[in-house]
Amino acid sequence: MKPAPIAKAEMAVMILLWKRARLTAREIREELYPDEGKAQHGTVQRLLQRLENKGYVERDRSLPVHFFSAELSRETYAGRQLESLAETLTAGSFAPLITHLMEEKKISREEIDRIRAILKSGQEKES
Amino acid sequence: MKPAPIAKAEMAVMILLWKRARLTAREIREELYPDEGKAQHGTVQRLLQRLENKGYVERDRSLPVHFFSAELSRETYAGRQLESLAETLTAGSFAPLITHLMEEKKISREEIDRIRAILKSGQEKES
DNA sequence: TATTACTCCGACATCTTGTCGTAAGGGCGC
DNA sequence: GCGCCCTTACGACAAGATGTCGGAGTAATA
Repeated sequence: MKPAPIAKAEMAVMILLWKRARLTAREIREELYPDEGKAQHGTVQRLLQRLENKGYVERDRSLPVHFFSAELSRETYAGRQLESLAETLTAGSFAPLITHLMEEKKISREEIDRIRAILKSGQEKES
Repeated sequence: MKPAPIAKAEMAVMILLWKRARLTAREIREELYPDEGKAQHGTVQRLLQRLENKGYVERDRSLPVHFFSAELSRETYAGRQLESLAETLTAGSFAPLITHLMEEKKISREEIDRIRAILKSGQEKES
C-alpha cells in the first residue's frame, strides 16, 4: 500500500515533533494554537491519534499523561517524497530534477558546492 | 497563492499530455479508459476542464473538436514540487535531501555521475 | 431532417480534513 | 469518600476535493 499522506495540520504537528521530540499533547496545543480559545485539546488529540494510526508518531503510554515523538524521521519522509516524485515524473531518476533546478537558478552556488561535496564523499572509489 | 494541486486522475491526463502533446479528448479517453463502458467522455472532459481552470492545460478551440496540450511543463511542475518539499522540510535547502538519498543508496553511481556532471557544467565561473 | 459526435456543466457519492463536544478515567486536595 | 481538574478516546459534522455520470445544447455529416 502506498504511504498515507500527511495533511496540513498533521504536518504542523510532525514539524514540531521533528524539532523537539517527546512532547505532551498540551505542549503541542500551546505551540500550535497559542490563542487558546479553549477546546482545541480535542483537535490535537485527534491529529495525534491519526498520525499514530498511520505509524508516523509514537505514543509513550507509560505515564497517564502521554508523551509523543516522531516515529517517521524527517529524512525518511523527505526520501519517500522524492522517490515518489521521481517515480511519477522521471521514471525514477533524479538527475533531470536537479538539472531543471540548476537551469532555473533555484539552487544557489553555495548549495551547489555543498551538494558536490556530498556526492564526492559518496564516491571514494575513483573510476 | 499556492499552486493548485494535481489530483490522481488529473495527473494521469497530464502524464499523457507530457508524452504526446496535442491530443483530443477522445484520444485521451481511449488511452485512459480502454475498457470503454461508454460514458467516460464526460469524465475526461471534466478533468480537462479542471486542469484548464488551473492553468495547467491549454485548449485549442479553433476547431469544433478541441485539441489539448500541457501548459505546465513536467519540469516546471517538478521544480515546484521540489521547492515546496524543501521549504517544508529543510528550510528551502536541497543539500540535506540529497544527503539522505545518498546515505540510503537510493541514487545509483550512474545517477551520481550524471548529477556531478550537471553541477560542474553550471559552475563555469571561477571559484 | 436524422444521426452522430462533441462540449459544457450540474449533480452526486465518497473521502479527507479540521474541528468540536463529550464521555470516561485517574490523581489530588479537602 | 467527594469533587475538581486534567487528560484520553472517540463519535460527529461541515467543508472541500475528487472521480464519476448524465443530460442539455450545438455543430458537422449524411
